[in-house]
Amino acid sequence: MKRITIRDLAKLLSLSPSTVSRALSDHPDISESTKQRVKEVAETMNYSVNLHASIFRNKKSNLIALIIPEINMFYVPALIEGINNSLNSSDYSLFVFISKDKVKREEEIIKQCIKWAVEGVLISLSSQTENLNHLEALSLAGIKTVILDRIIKNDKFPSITLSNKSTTQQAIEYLISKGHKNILGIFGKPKLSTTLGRIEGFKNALRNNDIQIEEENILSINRPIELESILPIILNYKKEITAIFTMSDEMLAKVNYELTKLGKKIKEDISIISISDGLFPYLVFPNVTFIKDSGNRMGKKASELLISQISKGENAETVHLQLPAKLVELDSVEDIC
Amino acid sequence: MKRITIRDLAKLLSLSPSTVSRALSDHPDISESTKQRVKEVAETMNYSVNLHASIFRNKKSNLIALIIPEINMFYVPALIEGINNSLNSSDYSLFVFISKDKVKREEEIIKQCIKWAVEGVLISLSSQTENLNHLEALSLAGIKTVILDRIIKNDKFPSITLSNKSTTQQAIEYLISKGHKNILGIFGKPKLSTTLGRIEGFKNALRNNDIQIEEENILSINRPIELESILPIILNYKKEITAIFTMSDEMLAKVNYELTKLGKKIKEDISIISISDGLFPYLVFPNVTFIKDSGNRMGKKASELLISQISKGENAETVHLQLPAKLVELDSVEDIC
DNA sequence: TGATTTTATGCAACGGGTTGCGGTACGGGT
DNA sequence: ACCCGTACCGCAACCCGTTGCATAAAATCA
Repeated sequence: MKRITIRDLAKLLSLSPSTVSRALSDHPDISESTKQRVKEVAETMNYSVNLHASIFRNKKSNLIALIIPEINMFYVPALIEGINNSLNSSDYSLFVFISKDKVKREEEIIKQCIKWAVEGVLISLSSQTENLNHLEALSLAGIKTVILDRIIKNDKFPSITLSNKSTTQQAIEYLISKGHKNILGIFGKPKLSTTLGRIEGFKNALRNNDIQIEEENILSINRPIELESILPIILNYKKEITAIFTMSDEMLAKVNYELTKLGKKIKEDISIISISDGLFPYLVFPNVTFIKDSGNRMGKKASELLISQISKGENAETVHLQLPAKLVELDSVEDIC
Repeated sequence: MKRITIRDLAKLLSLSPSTVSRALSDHPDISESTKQRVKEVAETMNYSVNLHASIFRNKKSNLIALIIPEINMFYVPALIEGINNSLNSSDYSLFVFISKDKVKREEEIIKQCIKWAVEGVLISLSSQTENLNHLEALSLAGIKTVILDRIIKNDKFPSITLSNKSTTQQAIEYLISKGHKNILGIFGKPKLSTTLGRIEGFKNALRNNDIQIEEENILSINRPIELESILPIILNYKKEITAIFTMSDEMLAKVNYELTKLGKKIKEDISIISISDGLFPYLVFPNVTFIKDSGNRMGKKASELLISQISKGENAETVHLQLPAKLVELDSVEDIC
């Protein structure tokens, strides 16, 4: 069960460890014939580098960490996939840590990351997190960090997020263009940057079209299940509402459920538009028009940004990316003009 | 940016590196007062172990790898969460690898695992995978492996899976007890162990109740989208069907969509029962009666099994666990007795 | 043929945490 | 005063892949 080392191969081949090492990594100093021999023997003895020894020596771990608050079924799988895809091509490996939406856990995880000497961290902040003090440890350790999706404005750590405001504005203006004036907006946790941006976009759209903003039409809730009690009341109380905007697949799913329960049909009885990763809208009939906020793309862009930050080293500048989003027009909005 | 080492601390404290090391790990040879001093200085200098150096020396990596074919939105998040939960308590860290349902990738990933000297591997096999030859490399390297969910029968690697047969049988017998005799079964990829087991259970239930098995009522499809063309035809052609069984949330979601599209109401027009992780059935109205196959539990059990295998070392025996499942009776099955 | 460059390989040290073993100092027992 | 045990701590080697530098051999050139 003992691991084969480079020295073992060296003995077998009557070569020095250094030659074997260089041969395996195609160093130009080594002759082709020797490389062949070495690689053959390495293969048959099924030698495999000890990455920890290598990392230890080179001080380069090729590790990236992803820290996310929770595993949301709609968004996170796509996010991980996006990151993995762009990481595979540059042989980094990925750690996934779940902060359970707690700052405390975030801190612990960050310590872990430092111990592992990860080269970069992608973090989506917990909703508890109110400042970035605990990220200082990362920059002290020289670990590049990119904040994604759930961010906090700052001038030290680069960030990447959906352009929440304009995206939501776009959605609402689409509804308005179809003649909807009484729109119910359903948003997530009140403190999150994503929520705030999206609410702002919601209001902007109304203002731009001279529609009175009614605060009661802006719902900001912690968990979708709260809709169970609230939604029937609102819809009963405010019959003038003709359309609903949901800021995520989670909310959309629950709204769809409540509507079905109430016997209301999408489009026919009430229109709906959502921000979505792009899968769930096709599982609702009629298919829900949505603004595509792809976790996959977010993962891809974020890891690209992180890797560029790593390669730039000291010279990296703190950029803040806002991803644009496109409207996918399906079949859930009635034209009532 | 240079990392603080144990030797740095030693100099600052006028101690030897070995003493510092022992102090930090609470070795009994070291006096309490020294431990205090060392820990304080370590704290203020914010020292952090270099895990790679430590692993290199100790030949113990505390790493676990999870290899899964794809990131299914319904099952995988819960699975990862389950694994993480039971791993956190035993300070292992988790690598997540996606095989993209390809044996080739599985092989590459396994090589990676060996390089990283992971201590254990949890793998759910790709649907392409027909034998376990590529896992030999793992046992050669002394890496404990547990196959989960999508397994292949063998006597070398322990496995853990839902008790597919009896679970499905239970679901179908529930339908039968409610008076349903013409049941459409919708299953996933034809070759998978999960699919085969579930089909068997389906047939068993019918046989046990002297109901004729009609092969046309057993659908085994690669992707849910195929239902789009098939389902309307079947339901139109076979009006006698009163209930549908779906083997996963994915299928359930698509069936629900198609039924809504066809204007058929669940329970009223057609009954439905599913195997599910337990979230999605509550997003369908009326809530779908299901057999709970929890990814969370699977992750928990699998990592527990893996860790016990690791700790037992050579003495570990090849066990094959079949997790039982409970029926959660909700509101999608009409009693037509 | 002698001098110089090129090619191919070896030597040895490095990195940081760990640990077996050996050493010192001090207290207690006789 | 001598012996012994215990409590604490240091020395030095080890883990294994990598790399700067030296060296030896072969090839090229003068």
